[in-house]
Amino acid sequence: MLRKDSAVDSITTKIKATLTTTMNTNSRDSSLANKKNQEDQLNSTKSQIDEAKEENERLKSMLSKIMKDYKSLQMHFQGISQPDHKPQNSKDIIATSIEQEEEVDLVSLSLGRSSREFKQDEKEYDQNECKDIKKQSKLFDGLELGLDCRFSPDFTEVTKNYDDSQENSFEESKKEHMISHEPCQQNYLSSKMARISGDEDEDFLQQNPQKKARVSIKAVCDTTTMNDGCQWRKYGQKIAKGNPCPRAYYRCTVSPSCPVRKQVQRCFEDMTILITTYEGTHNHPLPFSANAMASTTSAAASMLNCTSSSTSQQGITNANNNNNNLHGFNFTTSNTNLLATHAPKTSISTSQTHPTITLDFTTVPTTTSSSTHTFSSQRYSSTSLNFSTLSSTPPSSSFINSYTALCNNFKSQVGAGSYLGRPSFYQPLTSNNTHNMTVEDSGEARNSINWIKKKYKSVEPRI
DNA sequence: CGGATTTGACCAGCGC
DNA sequence: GCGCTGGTCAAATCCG
Repeated sequence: MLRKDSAVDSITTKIKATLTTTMNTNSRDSSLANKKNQEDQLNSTKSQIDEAKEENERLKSMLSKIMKDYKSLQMHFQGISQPDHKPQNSKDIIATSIEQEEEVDLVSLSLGRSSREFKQDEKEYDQNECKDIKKQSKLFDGLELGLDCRFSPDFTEVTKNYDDSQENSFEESKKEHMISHEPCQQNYLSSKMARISGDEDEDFLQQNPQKKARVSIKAVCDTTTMNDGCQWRKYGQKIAKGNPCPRAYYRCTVSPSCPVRKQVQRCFEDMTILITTYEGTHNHPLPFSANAMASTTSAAASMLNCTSSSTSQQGITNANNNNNNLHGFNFTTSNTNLLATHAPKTSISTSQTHPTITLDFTTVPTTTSSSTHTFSSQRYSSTSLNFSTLSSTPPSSSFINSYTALCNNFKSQVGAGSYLGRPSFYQPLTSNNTHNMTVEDSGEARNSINWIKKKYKSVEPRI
């Protein structure tokens, strides 16, 4: 682009020289032939300038796009590697949002959470029919009651070394970066972090024995696994208790060192529903087709982190995935319009080992103006807050930010007017997307509900 | 023949 | 300590 600017300058200089020459020439020789020739030159030069300007604009837009992509990747990288300071409350979020208004829109691809994502979410609010977030977020300031997403210094200390457990060269290459940037991903509160030094950290781990966050997606899908854009290799299969349908275990093969796993299992009650559970964070750039799912799971995991981090230190009882048994809370107040217009049915469970958020894409979500977005949270101990009375205890602004990001991602996935039971990861297989096919997509099982039913009808529990 | 899948074995965590 | 369960490994098998 700079080269083009200099090209324009040189052309301008050329024009001036031509005009000077013209004037001089006119003073000495005013023949019509020369004039016409010079006018042609002038026109030619002008057209060259116009072309250069147009190309300059094109290059600018290209550069802008490249920078946007670069920042997206950079944020993905930093999302893995640093636990940036998170805004303490909605005022901080608003303040940082205002400060960062010049930032381009970024999409995080990690299942973790950084403060930049919060800023991004805040901006997405502004850009997605939620212009009044700042005004309405002020309402939460006096109502948050400790539900905000706050990470204690202990937690930050705990998380800063999680990448040490990543036994791969990719992580080693980032170590220098790690020194100054601490990761802030609750996803990696795994047992591997037990080797973190410091009594306070050990105490924290004992009090918060949570492991990687998981994002579970329920969707109608008649293939054996959703085509989410990533490449997966099946490494195991098991029949879990309570569901005769075998659970398949996959690991990401885009990068040999990628720690991401996913579990795929059919819903026993409805064989058309596929339950896909993602765990971990990709440590590599994702294919474009995988971004939608990754950003959705990222937002979902962010929601999970917000709730789990705010409640984990207040004592969490065992998980309960049954929505009927959960303390549900509904966004039925005026705050409802903060949320996006479409959302999957969302439930959160924080098991002792794996906090999990479930996105149910199998039910048609309702719209904002006339309906309710329903959250379900885990059952809290008697000492924790009861979410069932929303009017007195609304969700934190950071939680809502995360949820809105989730909704927006969902909207971008399913698109307006699409069949909400089949989001975009239900993709027909074509020769063009072969590189994104999962291992099972290429097998005999593709696109065959009958095959699935026939297959699982014969499955007998080994128990 | 190489890569992917299958499947029994093994291990760790958890509850009793 | 024991059994149950979820998760992973790795040898065997399959398939293009």
